Amino acid sequence: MSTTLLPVIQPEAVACCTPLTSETIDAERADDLAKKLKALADPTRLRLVSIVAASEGGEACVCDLIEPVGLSQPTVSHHLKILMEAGFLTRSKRGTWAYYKLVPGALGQLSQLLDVTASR
Amino acid sequence: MSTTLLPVIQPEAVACCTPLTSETIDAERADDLAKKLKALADPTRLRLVSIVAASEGGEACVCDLIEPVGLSQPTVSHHLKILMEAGFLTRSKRGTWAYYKLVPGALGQLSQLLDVTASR
DNA sequence: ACACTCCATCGACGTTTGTCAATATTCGGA
DNA sequence: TCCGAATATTGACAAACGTCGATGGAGTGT
Repeated sequence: MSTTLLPVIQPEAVACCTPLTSETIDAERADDLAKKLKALADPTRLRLVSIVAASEGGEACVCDLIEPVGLSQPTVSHHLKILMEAGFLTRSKRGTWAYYKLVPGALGQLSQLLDVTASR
Repeated sequence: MSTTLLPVIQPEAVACCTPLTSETIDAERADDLAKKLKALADPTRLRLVSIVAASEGGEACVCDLIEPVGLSQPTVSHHLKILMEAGFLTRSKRGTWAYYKLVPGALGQLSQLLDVTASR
């Protein structure tokens, strides 16, 4: 398999903080990062994020998510709550329905933290 | 700041593939991604990766990692094994010492998968 | 050969996690 | 006002996880 060239955008605005490995990450930041990664580190939750992102208007209600992931309604609600608390999704209720939507920069910010680490 | 081009070595294992949310991620890919994220989703393991990356020559032996993370030697070895099995670290033994090093593109690849997701 | 150091594995433990059924809550319609 | 539908919460349980102490194996130096 060949090699390709990939454009790398220099982070003029480096997410928020300092590069991840210029110095050793401190325990507090490690804890924070781990929490977010943990929220994403589940196949069901990854699929939920993916489905929501790919949905009409970028949002989906719980009832639309149950069948695709093949789990019970309480379990789906549970996963959505975890994703919300980690800052990846937002919920807006309209009538009896709860619509979940991606938080715009959330995944990108997480991605940048890893990327900076990866660059060394 | 300008943009540069970074050579990316295509791993013989596919793993690169299609954007994460152009279509709904399938269960198999979600499982794979989740495994890697799970390996990183622990504060101790994040610190280990960070310390190894920031170490002299990009590598560190177990004895140098124990004190910084403040855990027992077996626990540190356990975490390092998990990071190895997930493809983030490699081990090379020299004498009695075991030196761990970052796998060059591993974090970047993971980062890209999230980034693609983030772009929508 | 011996002792010592570095590291991995094993066995055990308390905690966290993912899942479900049952129940509660909230809202819209008849 | 009562009923049904969409979600959230609770309680329970098995599986996975993070940690440790004890032990084992492999190198090094004496």
